[in-house]
Amino acid sequence: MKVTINDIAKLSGVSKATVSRVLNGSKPVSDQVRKKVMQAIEETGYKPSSLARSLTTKETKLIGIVIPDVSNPVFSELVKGMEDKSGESGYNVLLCNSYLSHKKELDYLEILRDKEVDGIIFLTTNETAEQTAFFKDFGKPVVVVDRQFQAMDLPSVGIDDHKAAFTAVNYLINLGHKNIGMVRSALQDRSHGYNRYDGYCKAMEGAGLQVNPDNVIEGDFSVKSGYNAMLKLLSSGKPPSAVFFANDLMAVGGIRCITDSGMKVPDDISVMGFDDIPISSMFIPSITTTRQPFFDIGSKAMEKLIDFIHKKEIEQYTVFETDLMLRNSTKRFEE
Amino acid sequence: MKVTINDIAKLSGVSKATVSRVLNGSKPVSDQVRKKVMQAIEETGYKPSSLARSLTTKETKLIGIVIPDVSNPVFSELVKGMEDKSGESGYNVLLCNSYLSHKKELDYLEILRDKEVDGIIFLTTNETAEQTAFFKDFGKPVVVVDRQFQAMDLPSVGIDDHKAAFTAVNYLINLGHKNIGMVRSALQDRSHGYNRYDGYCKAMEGAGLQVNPDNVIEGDFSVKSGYNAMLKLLSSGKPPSAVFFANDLMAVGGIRCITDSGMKVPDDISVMGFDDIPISSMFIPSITTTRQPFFDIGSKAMEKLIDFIHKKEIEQYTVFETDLMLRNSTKRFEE
DNA sequence: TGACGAAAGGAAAGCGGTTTCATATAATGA
DNA sequence: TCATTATATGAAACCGCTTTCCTTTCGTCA
Repeated sequence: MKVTINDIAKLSGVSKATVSRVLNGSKPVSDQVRKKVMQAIEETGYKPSSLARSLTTKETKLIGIVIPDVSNPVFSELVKGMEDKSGESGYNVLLCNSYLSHKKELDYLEILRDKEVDGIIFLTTNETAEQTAFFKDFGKPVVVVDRQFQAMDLPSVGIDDHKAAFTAVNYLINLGHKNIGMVRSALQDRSHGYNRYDGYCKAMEGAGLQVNPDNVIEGDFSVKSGYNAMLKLLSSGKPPSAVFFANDLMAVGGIRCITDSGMKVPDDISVMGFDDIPISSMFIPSITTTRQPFFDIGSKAMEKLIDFIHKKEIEQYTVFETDLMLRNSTKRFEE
Repeated sequence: MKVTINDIAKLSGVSKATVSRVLNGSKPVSDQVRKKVMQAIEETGYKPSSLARSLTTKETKLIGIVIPDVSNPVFSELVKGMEDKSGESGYNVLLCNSYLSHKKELDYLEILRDKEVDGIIFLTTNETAEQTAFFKDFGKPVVVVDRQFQAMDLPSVGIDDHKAAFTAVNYLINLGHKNIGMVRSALQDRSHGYNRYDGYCKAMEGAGLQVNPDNVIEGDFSVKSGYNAMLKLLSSGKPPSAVFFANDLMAVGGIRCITDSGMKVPDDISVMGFDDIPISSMFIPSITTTRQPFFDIGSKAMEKLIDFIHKKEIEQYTVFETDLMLRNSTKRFEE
């Protein structure tokens, strides 16, 4: 049978209260008694039940993570950073894949509340009223990654999408490209999709170049949608000499499409991605892209959440720097 | 303040026992009373504490997963399959990245025990005595993925590595290749590394071909090690015309190496991978490989574990079929 | 020397549920 | 009609800890 605190108490001839004190150091205990208790624990291999403990202390040392999909390299790296940090601090991670379904997201949030997690890291693209309502009465720390909540001021961790996209597109402009296309995402509220697109527009404007609406196509962040978007661009009246994709997966699709069409990257068309997922550096050609420090972002989000739980002062918004990774999918424009 | 069962009991003028019965249907309750209770629950938004419940029922609806690294596409897909299935059955998943460190693995196992998970899915490459000792006195269901335990008969889910490798190499042989190299892993006990290598040898033997020890190189499943292994193969006295890599990541490294050396895949050298991770079909050239149904494997492992927890009869060893994915990194050998 | 504060430990009351056991009422059968 | 059984509910014990509230025993200081 499982050994409980009562067994230890009896075995060492003291009260449960004393055993508890030895365990947690919550009050002084004489060396003599401590030794007896420790010995009983040793002998029996007693492990306190964290369940019972949580019931009184009101903390479970559990953190809920809601993300779209672990199998996406972006998210798996984020999760890894989170899990890494939580482990250090004695927390465990409850993983929930929402697949971007609002229903699933909400269901999971309820489950996490039910499991009495000490805090939640939330990652979605699209804020809803139900989510806000949930967080408002959740009452425990929440950190948002990769976006900011509008209806509610939640601490967040992310990058400056606007600036990063601006820098990336500027690089293409400096390479001499004038007709630059973009494959962006649908423009929902303040998602990174929007900001990356805006950065692109601003860079173009800044250089006195015109954004040709025909050369801005919408994708959904998948390889396939990148392929299809590129197909449209190629059949455009004035195909671009360089294309800025809102993420690397779409860039991969784009490169395949260009290759399938008998052209070469970067000789005929330059391609630029965003994210720097592992595949980007391995691809042939390796893909020029903007690196997001996903592991660090995940790790920082967890750190903030845990500090928050411990009622430490935390920075409300943390913005990480991105790096332009110059590789072989882009080159100088020559006519 | 948080609403408890006591509040509901008072509010609806019945005992906690009755409220509990309404909640769980564990004993009949009159419609009249049920209605009152339900109404009180509705009004207050009462949610029972799963913590308190677990304390008496001895089940937490938590499953522990120990895997090497979520950010590896192989494992993230497995985890996704697991999480998907557990969600369906009302279980939640505690994720632990061991990074193949035996210390971390064991630490996590202890933590999972401490968290009183209802079962564990365990995934490692290297069985240790401590692990066996742990599982022996853990007393709750455990399912092993991608390998079998030797010291202990644990239910497992995986593929037939030997057969899959045999088939793959046979395909190369049928393409006319005679000098076929392999990049395998270190040969620890019964790991898939060993079985894949053995399948390779058997296929060669079966065709009356000789395994040239110079053309068998050891890697560690990373892209980089694949690159380096290929480098060695190229400098071998008699470089192979086709190389079988024990996983896709190494195959990617191999292709890069060949390309960097000014040769082409598959024109100069055929490359074959193993796993079929997403990158393999996207790569240029797309990589011929053996597809493991990772999602299904993960899902099945979870299903078995949950059935096991529910004391249903389960199949001890589940072996999934693999598929040879013929793509563009291999071609007929021509002299 | 008397008083007071600190140290050490125990008893018991939770924490928020489930479950056993007992009881009252209604239904059934001989 | 009375014994028997099923049905519906409540009281209380229990799950395994933490924590509050006492009590006792010293050590210290005036």
